[in-house]
This record gives sequence, C-alpha cells and structure tokens, in this order.
Amino acid sequence: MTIAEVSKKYGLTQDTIRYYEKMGLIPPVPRNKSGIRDFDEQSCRWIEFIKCMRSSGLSIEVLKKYVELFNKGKSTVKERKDLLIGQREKLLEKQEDIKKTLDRLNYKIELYDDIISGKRKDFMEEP
Amino acid sequence: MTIAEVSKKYGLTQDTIRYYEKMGLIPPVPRNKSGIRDFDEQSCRWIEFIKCMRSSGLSIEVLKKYVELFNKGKSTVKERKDLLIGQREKLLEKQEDIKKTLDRLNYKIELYDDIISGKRKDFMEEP
DNA sequence: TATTGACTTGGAGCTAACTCTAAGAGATAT
DNA sequence: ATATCTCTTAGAGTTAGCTCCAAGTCAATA
Repeated sequence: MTIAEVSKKYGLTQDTIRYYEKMGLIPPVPRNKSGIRDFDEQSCRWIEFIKCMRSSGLSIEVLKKYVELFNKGKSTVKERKDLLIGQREKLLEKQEDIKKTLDRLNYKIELYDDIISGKRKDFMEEP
Repeated sequence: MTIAEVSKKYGLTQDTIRYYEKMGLIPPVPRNKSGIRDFDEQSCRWIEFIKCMRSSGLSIEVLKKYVELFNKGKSTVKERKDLLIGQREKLLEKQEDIKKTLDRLNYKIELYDDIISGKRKDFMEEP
C-alpha cells in the first residue's frame, strides 16, 4: 500500500504520516527496492492505533515511548501496561472536564432559549 | 482581589490571567488608582467560566468571540446561543473520541494483565 | 528520449497558547 | 531615605504538532 492510499484510508495527510514515522510514533515502514514506503498490514494497524490515540490527545512523546517499549519485546509488558494506565487516568480526567463543561453549556443554552422564546424576561447578564 | 489572590484561587498563573485579559477572553478588569488590577466578583466569575471552558479545549478565539457578543448586550443572545451550540457539538465529538480510546486502552490493559499473570501465554505482539 | 507524476528527504515555517524577560511604578517596612 | 515587594507593560521566546517547500529519484507513458 502506498502512502497515498494509506493517507486516503485513514484521513491523515501524507506529511503527517511521514512525520509520525520520523518521530517514532510508528515503527519504520517497509520500503520497496527504490526506497518508497510500502505499508503492510502491521503498519496500517499502527497508523490506525496512533490515529485513535492522537484523536483524544495522547502526546507524541508518550506514544513514541510506547512504540519504543513495544519494539523491545515482551520484557517491557509491565512498563507498557503502566504507561497505558497513566494515559487512561489522564483521559478519565479529561472526560470529567468535558462533562462539566457540557453541563454548563447545556444550562446556558437553555437559558438563552428561554430568553429567546420570551419565557424569561428578567434575565441578568452574567458570564 | 489582587491578581496574586485570583491566581491562587483558580490555579492559573498571573501571566495566564493577564494574557486572557489582553486577548479579550475576559472583559477588562477594574483597576485601582495606581493602575493595579482589583478583581471584583464579576471578573472572578469570568475567570472561573473561562477556566472551565479552556479546560475542555474551547479555543481562545471562540471564547473571545463570545465575550465580544456578550459585551454587545441582549441583541446578541441568539448568536451567542448558536456559538455555544456549535461548541457543544465539538465537545460531544471529543467525548466520543475519548470513549473509543478508553475502550481500547481498557482492552489492552486487560490483555497485558493476562500476560503478566500468566493467564495468557500465547500472545502475539501487535499494536 | 523526454516528460509526467508520485514518491523521497531535510529543513524551514506556521499556529495556538502560553511563558518569560526587562524595565519601571508605587506601597510598605526599616 | 532606602530597600523590598508586588504589581505594571510590551514584546521576545518556547513548545507541540503539524505543514509546506525545494531539490531530487524513479517508473511509466508519449
């Protein structure tokens, strides 16, 4: 699979994919005899995995670390697990922040709705 | 309230608070006779509101827009509501991304747990 | 053979959101 | 009066994560 195909399949730009490889977010992609990337299934799985992790904000740095551990083999299983647990913690906090913000947005939107529909005429302007 | 007190109360650096004011994320803060910020309740509410919104990733740009509309008064209520609805949409998507990532992390963590506890000896290394 | 087009690289450039620095003002303690 | 402390500003610097560019290689087509 060429980089163009992978780019289209996963909705990442070619530049981004090359950047991820350069940064060590995915293991080196196999090349053909003229040095052009030829993505195999394993590479695609990595792309998909990284895309998912990045979509919720895991940092380049931590994903790079994960790939490094992965490449060292079975001896790093415990360390990899701990790394993932740390990131799960962070995501749970983020999820909480978002829930709080959503509550607040919902409240405000309802308030504005009431004002617009004339149900509430007595409103005070406050943040 | 001085900037030091506000900084401590909300866990934002003084620099960040000044930056937010400069960027128009919060309306101008009242000053004493020697030009030093003296945060009143309204200012504090703005700080708290912006902190919440920023904590889940709403951009400086969109929050600035919101403050602008707010300062124009009641005529912008509809526009403000639409802006908040747009941001709610974004947050809901983000929430979905995080949920997917959490599922994936949980799956992997369990797998690693099984490997560590010896419950699973047949594992293939894959992303 | 010449051209086209998709790939390659290193490295420069960009944006968002801070973060830091330098220079200075004003209130308070010694 | 002097020193200390907290504040002020404009503007420079930093970081993460891309994004773009120029120059070059290679395979396929006219």
